[in-house]
Amino acid sequence: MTTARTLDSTFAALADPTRRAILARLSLGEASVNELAEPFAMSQPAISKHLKVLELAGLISRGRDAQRRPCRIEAAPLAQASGWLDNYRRFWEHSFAQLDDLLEELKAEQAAAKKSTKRRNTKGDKT
Amino acid sequence: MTTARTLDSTFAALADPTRRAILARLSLGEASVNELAEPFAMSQPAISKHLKVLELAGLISRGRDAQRRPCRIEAAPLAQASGWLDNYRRFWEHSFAQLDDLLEELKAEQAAAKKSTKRRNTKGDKT
DNA sequence: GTCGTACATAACTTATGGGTTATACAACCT
DNA sequence: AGGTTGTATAACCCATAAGTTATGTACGAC
Repeated sequence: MTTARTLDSTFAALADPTRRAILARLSLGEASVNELAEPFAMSQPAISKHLKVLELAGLISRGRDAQRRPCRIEAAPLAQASGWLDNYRRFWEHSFAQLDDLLEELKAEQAAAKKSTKRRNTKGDKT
Repeated sequence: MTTARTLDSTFAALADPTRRAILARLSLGEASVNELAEPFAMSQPAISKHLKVLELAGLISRGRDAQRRPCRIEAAPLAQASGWLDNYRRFWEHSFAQLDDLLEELKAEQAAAKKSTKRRNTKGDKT
């Protein structure tokens, strides 16, 4: 229902490398805002903004520890995004690069018909 | 290497519901621009812009059939995005309610590097 | 060549995003 | 109370995104 909106904000949040790096950091455990900001050549308010984006997307939650607002990762939207992508898994799961090659080959065969019965044998041809 | 940039453009492309709907349509097979535009209350140039975004992100490719430019889905960036999300799979695959415990467990394991023979003992695992 | 169709591009508007600096707020310390 | 640390908010700048309408271009039909 609100799935679409969630995917919107989830993917939008994940589109920024700083925010992905923050998530990567948080995957190692909770961290405060300053800890999260430290690796970046960017002001603290900029990080706070990124954290707000992540929080609004439901990708992190925040606690309280004295003055600190420790952040921790919240995986539910990631699971949802992953689930969405799974709808397309069949498009790459049977070796995508080779499918492309196969298509090229077929076109070449159609065009020139000079590659008669050659079969592809590169690797891992499933099915 | 250019993985980060690819993820940027992939997630950014997926953040728009119109573009996700276009991909959903293309998962059923090739379609022309007009065919893709038809379901939306939006001008044709707007759709063309969305298609350009998808194309630049590598999510679609286009052929030629007379005046038509049939679009087809290209799954490689989707696979990459899915792979990225897989890094976080452990955060949702063992029941959200126990996420906290899981984190504690992981931290404890990292700190002590003690690989006990115990399998996912959800509570009271602190020794 | 001329016309119609399918699509792309241009030019423009408005909204949003990501960054800045300066300042305010909140919680602890003494 | 006053100072320090940690974080949030405000006000602003600039770039880009998403839409519009109008126009241009590529191709096939006649």
